[in-house]
Amino acid sequence: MQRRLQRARIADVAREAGVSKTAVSFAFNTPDRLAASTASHIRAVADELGYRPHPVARMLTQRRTMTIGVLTPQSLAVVFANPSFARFGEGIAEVAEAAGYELHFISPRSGSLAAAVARATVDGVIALGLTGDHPELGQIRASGLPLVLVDGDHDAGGASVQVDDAGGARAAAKHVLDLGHREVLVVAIERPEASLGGQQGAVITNRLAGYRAAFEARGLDLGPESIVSARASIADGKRAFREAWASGRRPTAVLAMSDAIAMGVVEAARELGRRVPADLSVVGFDDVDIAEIADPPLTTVHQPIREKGREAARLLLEGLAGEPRRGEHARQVRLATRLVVRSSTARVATARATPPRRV
Amino acid sequence: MQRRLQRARIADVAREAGVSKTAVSFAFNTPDRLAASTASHIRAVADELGYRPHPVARMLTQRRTMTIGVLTPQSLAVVFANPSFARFGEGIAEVAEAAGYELHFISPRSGSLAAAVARATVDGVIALGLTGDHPELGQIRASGLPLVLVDGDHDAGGASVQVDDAGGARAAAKHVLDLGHREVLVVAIERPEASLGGQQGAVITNRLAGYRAAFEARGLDLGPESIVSARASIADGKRAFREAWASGRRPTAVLAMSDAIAMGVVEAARELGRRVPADLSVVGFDDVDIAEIADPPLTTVHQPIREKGREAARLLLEGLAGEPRRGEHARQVRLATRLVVRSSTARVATARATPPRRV
DNA sequence: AGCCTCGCCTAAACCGGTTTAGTCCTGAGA
DNA sequence: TCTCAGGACTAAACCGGTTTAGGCGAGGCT
Repeated sequence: MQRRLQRARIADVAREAGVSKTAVSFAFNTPDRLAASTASHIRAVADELGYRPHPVARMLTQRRTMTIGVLTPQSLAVVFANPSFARFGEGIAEVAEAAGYELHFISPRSGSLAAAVARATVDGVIALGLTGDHPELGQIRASGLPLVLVDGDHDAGGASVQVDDAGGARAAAKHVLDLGHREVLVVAIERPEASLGGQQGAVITNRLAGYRAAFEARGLDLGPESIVSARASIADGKRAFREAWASGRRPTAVLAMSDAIAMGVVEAARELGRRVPADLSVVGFDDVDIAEIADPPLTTVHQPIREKGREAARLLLEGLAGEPRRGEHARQVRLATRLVVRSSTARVATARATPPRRV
Repeated sequence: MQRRLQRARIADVAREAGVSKTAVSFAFNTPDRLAASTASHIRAVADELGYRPHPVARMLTQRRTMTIGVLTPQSLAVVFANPSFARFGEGIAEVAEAAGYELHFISPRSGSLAAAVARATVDGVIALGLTGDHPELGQIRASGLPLVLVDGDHDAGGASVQVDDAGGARAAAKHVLDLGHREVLVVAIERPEASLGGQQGAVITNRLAGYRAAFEARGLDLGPESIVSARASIADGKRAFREAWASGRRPTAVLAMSDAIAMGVVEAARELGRRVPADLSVVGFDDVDIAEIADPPLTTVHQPIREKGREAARLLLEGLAGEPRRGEHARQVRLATRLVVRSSTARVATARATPPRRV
């Protein structure tokens, strides 16, 4: 029992087997460079000693970790709490695994994303919901780590994956306008606690611009008094609608920037005695799994979250594979959104129970 | 533009700054060992060169990666698709992050978990749903990597976190028996494609044993003809119930081993013209988020998935911190489950529309 | 016999840092 | 004036592997 050593090293195996370190290395990596008998002997000794090549040491010489980092602007606990992130992760995992890569999640360590990135042993990074001018991004770029931006700024110049948030929002707004609604309340995502799945500055701005475009196309206006904010959770969506109601707003339709908010609005409306969609139409955003199962099934803007993950991983792998080919533009992918009409929206009630204009 | 070098090394900075490698290292790690002016000069040069200490090299000398590995028996794409896994990950992340650790997900690389583990640069591993006799576990133990088993075999001897599956299942079965049901169909989780969240051999066995115990406590029997299997998804739960129905079974209650299956059963029952819970009571397992939102809200067995993650992480951190204190038993944690009665179960209809006994 | 090739294996350099064990110099105390 | 402490910095060893460049002996060919 020579259990003094915490762990067997390659030198131990070499000594024990009476060969050189090189031979041991060969036995594990390129056994064909050794006589079959030698190789099996070495492996036997290694097994006996419980030897396993030290992964970190191996990385150091091979200069690749076969790991891709997923950079999240918030703590992982928050990120994992968001169902749409699971879809995104699923997409990344799908293509990363196929290429033999593993996933390493990087979140702000003691507040600093930069510090976390500096310590991360990854070959490349997929950054979620970071605007292009975010200070950490500069550092990552400077260090030469391949990077793909998701739901950030497209102008940033690097590889990026984006979703047509504006188009989706426009379709959602057009839908309720087509149904005759004029008293419309927008529940935006609140910035600071911005839930993941990539809801960050750019995303919110784009969606709002989309809503607005639909209104303007009809010569209507979407004033600040028609916009409230909530964090992307059921509970906070509920709160937001209740407060809007309490302050006298009587919308016939709600455009919510996330499904969770939308479901909160539905709950709040019911508790206030409004039926959905008879008295109030509600449109969500994202089209998470539960949107279809919810009661009533939610009309919402579908965004291909899994595909977003896949695409990001593909882009990163491209960057990893190729030389940093000069002059060639980094690819920027933009994915489409589409409105999915279910049962939470209906034509505005012709006989209005609500007074004309108090919104 | 000396862009020949892919990346600045410590030696480059040292040369450029006219100091030794040691000084550069000090400037980054223990600046107080240097004159303030020297330290800032070195950092300036480093910045200019875009130098960032190579994380892998640093790991090698420090012998810790500050990363914990999460070992999943299936591909990550499959794992992430399971909503309950997100809860589990959330729990792990919560305590791991608080302790400054990052998360690295390890899935079977080209089929071999062992190979994946061998390459993983982690300080310890949380293994999900692996039975104690799984061959990879032996390797991990042999290599001296701290390990926590979740939803595996408790007899295995190492640190482990378990959930009282049997107790929860017993409570579920007792509930439907108390409601007067006697024609009960169990929809178990199918082994091969066993969805994650830790549904593996041990879990299925324990749950089944729990159902059975409740029946036996009443002198009733739960024969193999009352048990069918499905993968843990809505679609497959639907299929399973339809097939059971087609083969002539007419249960008044269904005990499903997962919420997803339960929801599939509900859908199938509706399509067959049965109302839930009037004609058919359904009990799920896990109590995922959507169980509460579903229509009807699902009666199910709650298991503290997030707490399971937290506990696993805590156990691992303990193992990481302490010396491998001899003789001391590894801790084994067991968490409670509890039945949550919602609206998918009801007293059995007194006037039976279904023929007496065809199950 | 002499030369080459080839199979099998090894010594030493290297990956990019950290750490140990000093060296050198300056200023205070005796 | 000499000694000694301690501040500032460095050379070399080390972490644990992989890779390069080659050594050595046996057999084939001429």
